[in-house]
Amino acid sequence: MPELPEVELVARYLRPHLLGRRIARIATTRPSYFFLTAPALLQKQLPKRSVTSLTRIGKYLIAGLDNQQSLLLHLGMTGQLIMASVHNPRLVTSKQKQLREGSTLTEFVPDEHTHLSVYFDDQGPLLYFRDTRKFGKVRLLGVGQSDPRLDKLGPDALTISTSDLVLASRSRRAKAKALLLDQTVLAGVGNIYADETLYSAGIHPERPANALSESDCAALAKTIRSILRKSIRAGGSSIDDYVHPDGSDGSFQTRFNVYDRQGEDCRRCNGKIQRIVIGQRSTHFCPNCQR
DNA sequence: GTTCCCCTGCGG
DNA sequence: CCGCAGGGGAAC
Repeated sequence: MPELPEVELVARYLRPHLLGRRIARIATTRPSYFFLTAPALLQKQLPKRSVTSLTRIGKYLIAGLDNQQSLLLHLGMTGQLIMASVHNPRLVTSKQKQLREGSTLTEFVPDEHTHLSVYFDDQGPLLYFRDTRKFGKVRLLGVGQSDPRLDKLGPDALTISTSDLVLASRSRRAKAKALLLDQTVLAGVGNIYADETLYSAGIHPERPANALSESDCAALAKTIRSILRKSIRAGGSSIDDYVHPDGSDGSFQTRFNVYDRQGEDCRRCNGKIQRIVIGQRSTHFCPNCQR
């Protein structure tokens, strides 16, 4: 689900619902590589802590705690952060919405994919971290402790500059698509926004990075920032699952020019959108508009 | 830099 | 049955 716009929207939604609240207890599923910090340790450390901040860096979220520790979260491919209360039922996934219409389901019920449930002292809505594929991550960072994953991140994609891209592309033979997906070059762009960016900038996804001119880099930087902001304004992209912690959907998926549009007409010329694979990721582009 | 793998579910 | 999925890290 989540690339930068979706993670940013999750952060914006959660902040007013999370900041200042004190954790009473948590419930977790069994240890798995989803838990970079063992569930038992989380259960020992999190209770009695208050959440003091929520920051997004690239596709990561960092919840600051009142003892200067912090909780590092990544949603992976299918992660969802859900704010829900049994007293004020909220719907969760499109699938559950469908289920609800034809059944008696009236509230979010934590299931086997709900790996973390956070209860608060105020008895208010709970925070759930649900993730079917378990590609998401949870890690408790001690005081002053950093994480190699964060340390390696490049500049945030929302503020990427031309010179950032010029510098990174010069020495790389990787394809342009791979460049945009490389989180050490810029943090936050994923498969959808990489394809959409390359289309809007008129750059072929297989163009070698070191063959990008300075004006190409300028176009890329400007387009990345612009598309991510537009998506945020549209509530992000919702494909199979919900985006927002209250179960509502974004709408940017209706404005895709290339992503998942293979075989369909290009909106700019009359060519057909192609699909190829780059670095194990599906890649969509217009062979006519992108060179 | 590219390939394989982690995991579950969906649709053809 | 197979391929595919919004992510990323480890291994060649």
